[in-house]
Amino acid sequence: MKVLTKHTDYAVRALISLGMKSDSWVSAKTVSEEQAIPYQFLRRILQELIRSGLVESREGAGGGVKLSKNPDSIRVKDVIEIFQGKVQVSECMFRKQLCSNRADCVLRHEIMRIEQLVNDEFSKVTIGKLIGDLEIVGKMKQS
Amino acid sequence: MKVLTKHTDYAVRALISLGMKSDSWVSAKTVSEEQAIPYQFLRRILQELIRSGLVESREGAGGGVKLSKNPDSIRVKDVIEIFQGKVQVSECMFRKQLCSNRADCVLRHEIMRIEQLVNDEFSKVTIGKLIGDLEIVGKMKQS
DNA sequence: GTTATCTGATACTAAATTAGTATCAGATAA
DNA sequence: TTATCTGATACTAATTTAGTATCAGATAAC
Repeated sequence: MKVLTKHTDYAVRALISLGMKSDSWVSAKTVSEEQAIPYQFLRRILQELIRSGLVESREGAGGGVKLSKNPDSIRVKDVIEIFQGKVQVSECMFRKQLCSNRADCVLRHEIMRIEQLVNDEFSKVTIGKLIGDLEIVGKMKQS
Repeated sequence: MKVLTKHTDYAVRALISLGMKSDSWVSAKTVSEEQAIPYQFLRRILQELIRSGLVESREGAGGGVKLSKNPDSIRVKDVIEIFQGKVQVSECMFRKQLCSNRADCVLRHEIMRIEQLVNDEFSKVTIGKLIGDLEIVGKMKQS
């Protein structure tokens, strides 16, 4: 059971890269090399992030992308939802008329609780927080 | 982001069915009809549950399957692990030598916390508990 | 004003996972 | 001996995930 796909994983790493160089345009090529993410794949991920409003871009030489929000206001939950959709359990939830366990689906009930929990947790984790954690690790390594 | 696959979903429902008729052999056909699960698919799921020791079987006419454990000791977590493997985040955890974020992968750190949380929650939910919930719902409907 | 460096848009392929089907051998009870 | 079961296993189809390729157009530097 894999929680995060490559899309989400790469997106979060890219956002961290951008967040650490806020207010300067960074090319997809640079991020791709820094984070060891396949270039063309990353390009598409960035375009998705742009469409979603987390990132803005400038075309042409010297252009690139940068965060369009404060890193602290970008939640990992948002990134997951962009690439993997909302956390859900299984299909039966959405085809209530078909599912034999519909209203009284006890498993569903239990799982919605867990779903909520996961959502809350991923909401607490922001790009800003991850950058902060990274910097702490960096300082520990220096000493 | 779909948490449970059909395998797990069907398996849990089948286990509930069996748990409600404990100590009698129930055929895959019966479960299949009761829970509206494709017969051949269910057969394979049951075989997997048998291999894992949650269920035992008897061949031949009048045979079938039944739980080989107390419903209270079968956790949804176990079922998930049989069909979807352990809850994990993303690949980088397993290829430490390849992942550029290895030891200091901050996302990984956050996620392992959430992983633990999900595991704990799914460990609390047992087939016995689900059956109990179902019975409560049943009583509410009667009145 | 030409060229190198960028993104925008989009089409495509490959691999892996998930979901479901089919078949035949053999056990068992009626 | 026959109908009803599971054991084992091979197969296919659909969907999702991962990754590649291409071309048009914007921009800055020279």
